[in-house]
Amino acid sequence: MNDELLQVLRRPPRERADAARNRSRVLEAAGRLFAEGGVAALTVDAVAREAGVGKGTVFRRFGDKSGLVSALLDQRERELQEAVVFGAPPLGPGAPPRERARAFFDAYLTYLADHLDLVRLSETASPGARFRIGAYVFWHRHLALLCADRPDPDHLAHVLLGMVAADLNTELLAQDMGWDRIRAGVASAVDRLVDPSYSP
Amino acid sequence: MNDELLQVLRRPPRERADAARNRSRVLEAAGRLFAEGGVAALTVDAVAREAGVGKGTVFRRFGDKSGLVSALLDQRERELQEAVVFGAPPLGPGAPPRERARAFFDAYLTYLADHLDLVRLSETASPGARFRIGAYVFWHRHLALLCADRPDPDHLAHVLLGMVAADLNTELLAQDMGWDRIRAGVASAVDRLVDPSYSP
DNA sequence: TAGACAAACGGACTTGGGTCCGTTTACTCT
DNA sequence: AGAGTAAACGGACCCAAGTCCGTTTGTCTA
Repeated sequence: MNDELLQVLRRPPRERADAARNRSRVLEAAGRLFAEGGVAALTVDAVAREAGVGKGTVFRRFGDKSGLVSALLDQRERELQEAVVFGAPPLGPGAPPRERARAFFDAYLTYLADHLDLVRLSETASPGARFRIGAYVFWHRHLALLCADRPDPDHLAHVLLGMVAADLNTELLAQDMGWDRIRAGVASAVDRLVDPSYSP
Repeated sequence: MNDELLQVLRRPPRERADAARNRSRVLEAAGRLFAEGGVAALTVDAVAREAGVGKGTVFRRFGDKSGLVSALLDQRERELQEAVVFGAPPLGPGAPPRERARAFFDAYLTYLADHLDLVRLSETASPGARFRIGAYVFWHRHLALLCADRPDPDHLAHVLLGMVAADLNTELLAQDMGWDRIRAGVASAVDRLVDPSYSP
């Protein structure tokens, strides 16, 4: 096995220049359209037109609409992810699980409140889209680790994340439940679910 | 205010004969198509064609696709609802809240396992459809009553129902989590969330 | 720098949910 | 029975997501 072959195996061929250019053009166009007209303005056709590319290009770059919107949100979400992995406690490592979980949900709800429409779009663009998003998998792992001493951390983590589904919270807001009340409800459930010995 | 006016106020004008006939024709057609080809065969156009009615008729009768599928599920779900309201404990009235809640989730998971595809279709046909379905509202009230002594029964009931969202459970099955494991996870969460004094 | 090839391109096309509106039909009241 | 009316009808139409495939373009090698 020669070096060349090894190299090929190692490096996934890097993105062509035009592809990279179009990726950012599309993202910028999407950002612009959303800023002007909200989620209603975010149709794939409109984004493609605004970006000056064909519609096929958008789908090749981002897979589907959900992928496009997730990419738009990527930056913000990445910051939260880094804070969880490298940041100070209680969000970052060091604090006891229940407190880390609470800190996470608190931070995530802030993020959700700031971007509810986009997150909802990315989660409901197609059935099951929510679970395919990279960030979901990441949060799921994080929570499962925090629940490691519970009977089924894997299932429990899914249940916990269910509380911050964009669709659910859109509904709660529509029913006049404010973010403060949602925060309190989530916090209380987190306490009871994450910490086996908790009972206030 | 005369009698006639009172009567008009009281009785919502009953369904016209042709309307009723078409309602059942459409439901039968939908049932047939689903039996033959599963959810993939359940397009509104196909249902309308099979029923021998226009597409507009389907939408007038059922509102949207989600409504049509909910109507298909109605029978089964009604049985469960009756068991909850009039049946024997622990599903029906009489047992302590935690046990009623457990019995409900157990029964609902059976129902879900039997009709997962259809329930998923009805819940994800459009964003937020889940919360607009009559049954959702019913279950929500039931659970909120069972949690009456918790700080925020309304929010908590939504969280509990999140655990049996068809979309989530489809994903769990796809990840090789079986119904037995799902049942256990749900039961454990119900215990901890519904009963303030529970800690096994 | 030429030529080969994979990758990217783009827009016509397909599919499916949902709307619209001119026409038809079941009921009601006399 | 016959006229009036509200409701129901149906299919053409619209919109938006996602696919397909013939064409173009960047990149790598000689």
